[in-house]
Amino acid sequence: MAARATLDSVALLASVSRQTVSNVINSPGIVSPSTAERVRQAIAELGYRPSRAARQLRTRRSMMLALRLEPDRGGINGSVLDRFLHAVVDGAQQASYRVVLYTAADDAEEVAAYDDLLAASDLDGFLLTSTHHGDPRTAWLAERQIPFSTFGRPWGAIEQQHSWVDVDGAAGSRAAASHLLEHGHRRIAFLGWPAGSGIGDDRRSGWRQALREAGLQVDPALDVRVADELAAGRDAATALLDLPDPPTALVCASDSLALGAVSVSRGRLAVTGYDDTPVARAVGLTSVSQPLVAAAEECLRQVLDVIASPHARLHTALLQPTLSVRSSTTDLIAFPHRPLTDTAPRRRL
Amino acid sequence: MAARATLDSVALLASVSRQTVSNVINSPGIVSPSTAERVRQAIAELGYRPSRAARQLRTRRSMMLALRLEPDRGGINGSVLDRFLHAVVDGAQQASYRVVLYTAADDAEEVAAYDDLLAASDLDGFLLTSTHHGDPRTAWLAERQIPFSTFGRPWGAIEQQHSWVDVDGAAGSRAAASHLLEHGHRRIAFLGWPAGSGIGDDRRSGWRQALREAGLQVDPALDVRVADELAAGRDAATALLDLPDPPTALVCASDSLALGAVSVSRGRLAVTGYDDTPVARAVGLTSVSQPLVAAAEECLRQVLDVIASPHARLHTALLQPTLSVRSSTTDLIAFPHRPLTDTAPRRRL
DNA sequence: GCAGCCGATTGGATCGATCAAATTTACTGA
DNA sequence: TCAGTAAATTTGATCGATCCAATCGGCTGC
Repeated sequence: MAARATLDSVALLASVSRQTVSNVINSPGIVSPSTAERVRQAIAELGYRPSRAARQLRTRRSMMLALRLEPDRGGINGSVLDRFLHAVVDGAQQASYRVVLYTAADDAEEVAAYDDLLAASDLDGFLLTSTHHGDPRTAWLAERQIPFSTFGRPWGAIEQQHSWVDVDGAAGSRAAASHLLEHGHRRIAFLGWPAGSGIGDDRRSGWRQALREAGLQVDPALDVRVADELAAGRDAATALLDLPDPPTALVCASDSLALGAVSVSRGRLAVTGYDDTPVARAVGLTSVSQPLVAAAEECLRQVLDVIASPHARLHTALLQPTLSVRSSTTDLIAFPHRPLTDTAPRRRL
Repeated sequence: MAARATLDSVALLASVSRQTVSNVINSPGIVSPSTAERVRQAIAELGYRPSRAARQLRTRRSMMLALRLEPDRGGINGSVLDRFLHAVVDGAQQASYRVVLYTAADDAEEVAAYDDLLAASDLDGFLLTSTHHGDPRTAWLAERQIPFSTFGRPWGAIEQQHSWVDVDGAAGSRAAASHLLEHGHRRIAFLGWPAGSGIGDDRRSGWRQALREAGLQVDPALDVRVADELAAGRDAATALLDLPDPPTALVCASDSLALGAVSVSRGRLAVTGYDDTPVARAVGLTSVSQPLVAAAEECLRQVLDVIASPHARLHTALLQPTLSVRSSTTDLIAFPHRPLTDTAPRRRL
């Protein structure tokens, strides 16, 4: 195998100096067209690629971003961050950045990991996911002026000053509820997580909002809070159906819960899920779909922005989800309350 | 913020030379205990961490491994590689290696990506997943003597010379079939993918083997091949149940297929899945569980071995899966063929 | 007393790029 | 013609570590 090509070897072949070759690569404007062309040929001929290590040593830019790999929670929602990750890696690649992964069991360990990741003067920026109330990570990074952006808004009382992207969770469940309202449902329940989780509360509020806008009362008995597990969804749905005045539709805060509910509803409940996971697609569950690729691209753009100009104005973005309508809400058997005029209970529009 | 500590600044504080500090870190044996201690204190005091870039420039070791992020196939099996990835990152971290991700749409693009990843003289090794017949990647890497190891055996006719780890797929479906035999089933079908996929054929062979060992004929009508989708599983199971002499149990090559089958079986089929995905756990599907953490650790160990001693003997490992028994095979309603003596069709042992 | 040796420590060169400043070239205008 | 200037190109220093060869100090043995 031939020895690695370096700036010097290219320079020799093109009969120019090291620096000129460097300029062709980094500041093409200041090199005369004819020499530039000659240098480019030499580069091609030798298959030259600048050494990242050497470049990093001088410029103090590693062209690497760090992203934490979430611990596997054993849920079926894992694919959400998976798709996000995929889009981030894809985008980073195009910007000739690389994505380095790390794991950490909890926030404290994660902050310790930063130390490790940064101490080597490595890593130009961080992408954080799953922000939550009182997240210590953002404060730590912001304090040290380390470029980062989060997928998830700052949920804390004091709005941390940093760039973030998030998906409008309230809009998602409002869309789900509206969809159900359009289909004639009037008693619509919400199945979510215990209060305190920013995301969960946000999603619940959208359901409330949709009902209010439709001029309906919010029945507290139809606002259920359980752990995010399929079994919990199954039990909760059973309990709802056993009510004296049961709901005909159910908006869920996750696909796990929704699947649990579907498995016991036997057509007595129109169910919507959240996150549009592969399973939802496979079993025909209507679900709120987050624009993950767009979120990843925006998040990436933000970190790169901060890296490029650390003191520029911070950006934030709240993206709108869409509803993937499937049979779990369109193939209903009956509408006890306020039936529609057309006999077939299909989607109206 | 104080300026970054370097070898020189530590040396100054400890009143020794650069090289001695370096020796304390890299060859502790040759430094006298007293100076070593003094140097260690200085390192701690300044919070010194060697610069990866500088070290890499000199040693030509990046301490980074590359792993391809599989394109999202929209299946529910994504979590398998997810768990593998997690374990790899975890292990690499402990060996002070880092994992860099990249994406590629197909093999050709992936080989092109190698060029990109390696040209920068970066990346000490590769971890490949999803090897398959005629995989061009392993040949490319082996030819260039680039350290790598694969999760997935070399399926090609000519056994490529490289390290690999794999899980014994035949053993997995044999275990599933044996489990069903133990429960009294005698007509056991197999639902897998079209011939040609190494993994699929391997899993099918285990089912065959189990039946033969039990002295049973393999009925070709019970060997079904369809695409790996939930809907396909549903249709195939329906067709099986419509046979004049339907099976009472079904071994599936994936959880997707198994879930499809379960959704139409209504207790007429004992079903086993493959990969023990979160969904399988959630819905109580008996499934073959791959030792992913062990596989990841072994795979990692192998690459690191090759990096450390490139010409040492290559290692390979075939790991044994286990069966996660759940209600889909234990809560059966009836055994048309050869009923067991005890009335409750529970697991015997 | 001194050559010989070994373990501990040091100084200079180097990896491959960029930065900063100096130099050469090309062209303009008095 | 030649100083003046802008554009193009080159030279030397540098980033922070390791490699390699040289040096230092202490000890043995003749």
